[in-house]
Amino acid sequence: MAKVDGMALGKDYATQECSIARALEVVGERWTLLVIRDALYGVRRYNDFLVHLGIPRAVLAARLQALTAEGILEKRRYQESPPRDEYVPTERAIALWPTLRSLGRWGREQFGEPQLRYFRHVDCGTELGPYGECPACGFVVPVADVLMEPGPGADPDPADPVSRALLKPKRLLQPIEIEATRGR
Amino acid sequence: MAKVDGMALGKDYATQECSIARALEVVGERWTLLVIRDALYGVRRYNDFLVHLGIPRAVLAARLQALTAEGILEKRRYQESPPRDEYVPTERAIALWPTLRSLGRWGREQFGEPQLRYFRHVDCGTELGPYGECPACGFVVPVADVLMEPGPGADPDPADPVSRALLKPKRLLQPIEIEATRGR
DNA sequence: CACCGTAGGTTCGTTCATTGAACCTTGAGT
DNA sequence: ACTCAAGGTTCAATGAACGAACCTACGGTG
Repeated sequence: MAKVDGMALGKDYATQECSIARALEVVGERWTLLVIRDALYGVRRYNDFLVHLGIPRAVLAARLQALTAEGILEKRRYQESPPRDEYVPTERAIALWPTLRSLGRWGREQFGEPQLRYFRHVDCGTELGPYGECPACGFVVPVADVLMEPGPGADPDPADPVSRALLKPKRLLQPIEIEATRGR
Repeated sequence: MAKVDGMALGKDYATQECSIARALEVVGERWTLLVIRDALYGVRRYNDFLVHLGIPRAVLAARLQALTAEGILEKRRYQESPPRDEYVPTERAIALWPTLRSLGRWGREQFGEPQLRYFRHVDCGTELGPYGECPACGFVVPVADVLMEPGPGADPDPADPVSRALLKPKRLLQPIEIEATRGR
């Protein structure tokens, strides 16, 4: 199944001499940026991505593998028996945060959505600016120091456990905690 | 051909409660961000997008129409006879510049490409920072004041006339000028 | 021991989007 | 009368995404 030959990848923006095109070859496919977003939000397990994104299983498996191969996620054994792996964002994924932040802002500002999440500097509580900087402190906040909490537009009782886990304020990169058994 | 019904669009990240997903519904399809990038670089005409991107005609037509419908490009008559239209980036497209800038930087930094283009503050010549700000002046440079010029990695004699037109230093948004007839 | 549940996949037939080549249209130029 | 350029549309073939079903390894329960 390996597509080892030359460079016949299906996603290539072949002749583009441009680092934007280069970036899109890696993260430009459908679902890919949402997988990375979830990883930064603290999602780590196959099943959690699955239910949170509503992505077809085969596509998720393909994306996780590609992202691992590109060094954007790291597959890591978190228990031996039964063997279970989680996917952890690497520096490369973390370096994408300002891009995701500014893309999200664009989406909300241009299409007048209600605010779904706040991102704050955990040290001072100030909401982040357009590219992830703290307006009060005057520097770009390290991703691990970003506090994520639900905004006024967020659904207060979502169906899937991952969305519920993301409702309580938490730092980015911090793994989510799924409630054990829920009585729905 | 109109897909007026409900919302059965093929690109929807249906259940995602997230402005990143919202943004990707609009600009997340293949080629779309590259079309917008070209528009910011000064490309305006159907044929110029076509040769510069190497995109299939049908896909280009579809993307231009969608982007126009979303208010990201504006279709504008630039001559009456024969009737010819150009596609001009709106504020919505311009607002996407920091995102594109940071995406491009990510691509170059993470994958160690040579620098293909410099973006400078036209007032002071300083190269822009990660999200389009001028490190010397301390503010985000208006897109119209960004000077684009080729970097060391750029092909000095590209095949298509659009790439050649993009070789000479110019401001973003400024329409490109194609050399009339070229003797290749 | 038989059975069920869970995590993390793979397989497969259907549907949908992308591709590239060919064709069409309007008006200008010669 | 022909040819050319710009800006498209149409169409058959290919490739990717979808979703349902299936598979595997292990643990726990009765």
